[in-house]
Amino acid sequence: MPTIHHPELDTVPLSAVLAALSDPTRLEIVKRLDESGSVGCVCADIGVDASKSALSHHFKVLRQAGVIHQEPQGTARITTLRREELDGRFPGLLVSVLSAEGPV
Amino acid sequence: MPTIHHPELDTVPLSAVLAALSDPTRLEIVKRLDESGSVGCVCADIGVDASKSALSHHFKVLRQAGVIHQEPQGTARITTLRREELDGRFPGLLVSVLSAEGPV
DNA sequence: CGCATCGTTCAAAGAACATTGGATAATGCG
DNA sequence: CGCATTATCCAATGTTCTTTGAACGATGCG
Repeated sequence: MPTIHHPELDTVPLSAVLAALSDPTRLEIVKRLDESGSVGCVCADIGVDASKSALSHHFKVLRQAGVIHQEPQGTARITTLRREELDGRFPGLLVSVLSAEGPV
Repeated sequence: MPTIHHPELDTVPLSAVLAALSDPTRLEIVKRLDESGSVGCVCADIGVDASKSALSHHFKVLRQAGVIHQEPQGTARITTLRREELDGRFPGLLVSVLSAEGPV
């Protein structure tokens, strides 16, 4: 398995982050990761209704947008939010998205 | 010309707003509108490099996402940001987007 | 009225995106 | 080793988005 690539947040365009977060499935993934805290999540156990391939795709999009971090652990991958880094690059963005009320 | 429809912000999904803002052209439009303040902008004078039709399309997307308000004035339309309303529905979101540094 | 201005609408084309199913790779356990 | 688990990759399909150019509609001015 090739090393997982995580982009420098300084190089990530704002539009890429917004695009990554603009999909309801991915928004739900991010919310689950937020609830899981620093413990992180195994992709398969995220509890989002989507096929294995679709999930893999969405995680890839989120990773390339600098939203999440993935660490191999056994056959699984522990996924966490890049909270502090994101908040450094886009202050207030993640919090406003995570705390939004109403329809997703 | 039919009355321009502006959605109630409570009914606008977060993902719709993020999708509207995730396009670089539309992000630039929003930034110009922010600079114009409460005075507003005439679409054609927005100074964004896009065709008339493309601009109309982008304004429509932004309007349907509740991001902008348009008011007929003569043959033109005065466009303004729905700042306060947006900040009520998604506290901190617009500010974080508008004040973001780095690549768009 | 005649005409220019500003914007919307329509159809068409191309690009980008989401989803699926099957194949593949890597790890850990018995 | 053989097998289950976890996740990625690939090709294919269908959908959505973006853009263009042409046609149309509404408004205001002379």
